[in-house]
Amino acid sequence: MGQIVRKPFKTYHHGDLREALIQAALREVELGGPEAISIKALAKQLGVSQPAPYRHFADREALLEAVTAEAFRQFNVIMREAIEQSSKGSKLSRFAQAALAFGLERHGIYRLMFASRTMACAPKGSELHTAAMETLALLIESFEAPAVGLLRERQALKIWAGLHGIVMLAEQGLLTGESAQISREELLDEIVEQTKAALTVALKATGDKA
Amino acid sequence: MGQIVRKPFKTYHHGDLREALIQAALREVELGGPEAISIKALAKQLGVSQPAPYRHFADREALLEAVTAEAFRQFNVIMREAIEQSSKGSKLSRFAQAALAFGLERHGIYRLMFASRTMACAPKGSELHTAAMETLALLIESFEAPAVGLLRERQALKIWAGLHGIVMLAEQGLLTGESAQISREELLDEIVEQTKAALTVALKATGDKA
DNA sequence: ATCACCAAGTTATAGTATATTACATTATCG
DNA sequence: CGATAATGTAATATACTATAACTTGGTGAT
Repeated sequence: MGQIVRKPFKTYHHGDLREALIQAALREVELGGPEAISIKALAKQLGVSQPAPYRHFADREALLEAVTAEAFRQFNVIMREAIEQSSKGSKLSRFAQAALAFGLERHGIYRLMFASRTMACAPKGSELHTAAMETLALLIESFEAPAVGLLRERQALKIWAGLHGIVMLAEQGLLTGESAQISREELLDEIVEQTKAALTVALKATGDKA
Repeated sequence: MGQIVRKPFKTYHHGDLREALIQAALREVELGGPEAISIKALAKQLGVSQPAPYRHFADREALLEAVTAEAFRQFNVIMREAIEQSSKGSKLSRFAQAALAFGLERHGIYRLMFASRTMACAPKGSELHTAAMETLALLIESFEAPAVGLLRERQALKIWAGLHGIVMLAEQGLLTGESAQISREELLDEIVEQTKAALTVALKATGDKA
């Protein structure tokens, strides 16, 4: 009762259950993180029997994988926009800030993408791992610096680690120093700036040698 | 059958079930992370009935809290040793490397301490939150630099975020760049160095103004 | 047009986990 | 030595994942 019947725009007698499950799961994850999704609860929410979802996903984990893939799709679009909509020289900072905002505001989704068993189990060539590597590629791209072997990648990983650390620690309530509050955004910006500086120094050193 | 009877060194008819549970849980967490511990499995392992643990812990979460507290005790001892056993000027780097090693080698425990619901729910004055703040205090102490308002704390948080990010991303398989492998230890050391440098610069700037 | 087929859904059920209630046992203290 | 509270057990309620066997209804080949 009170359950909206899905428009039958793709599949058989009922609506598109597969897609409905992914969307409903996304909402749940957004609120309570990966561990909040329950096949049973989703089925009930969509007005189907508990085993129905198993027609579309082998198990809970398979559903999570699909949801994670969708989340990455959305995230990478947002990140790409962040880069394209920012002016030269500020792309990296804007990228980092956009990712931080996403990680804090939509932390359930963020955790699904970057701190879940689902991702940890994703093998190296998988769709999920590739999607994550695409995010890293965007980060590297936003550097706006010439690619010099591993150098730029190293700096990117430093920023990624700092960004990820800030998001995760903040959500754990562990980023508050003993004294006053310290802005997460400022902290991240300092990391970005000092890493950019490190890259500049390293590039000069390489150039001097050559 | 095959079950070692605990020495009755503290409590009543059976051994010290409370402590035995914590130790057994620690082992489980070390292997499979926080979500791997099961009250039922632990009870079976220790040769008591399933509901027995509930005499000592209100629920699963309460057990996890106790285990987390024990983990922090051990961790902080290790970190303190790392500081004390290293020579002047290298304390910060050694602290960071020790924490990184712990985070990678004993990742189940690390996650329990720094990336679990248990910690996220720990209120600010709680034993757990205090224990985590003690870790941060050790990190700040290892800076071997004068305390200048929030300045040193900011740098400490940057390093903590970088460290945490490296541990978590590495375990997710997300720290590998597209090309070759990049050493996590080196990456962390670069973060430490560039942050120390940032502190030096900031201190000089403050000194100039004064 | 019809009908066999098969994708997608249902009911029933097994298995596992948390947690509570009521009952049994035993160590300790008055 | 016996009352009592601490500690453990048996039985049970609830919730979730997952599978098996059965049902329904849309689609396409004849």
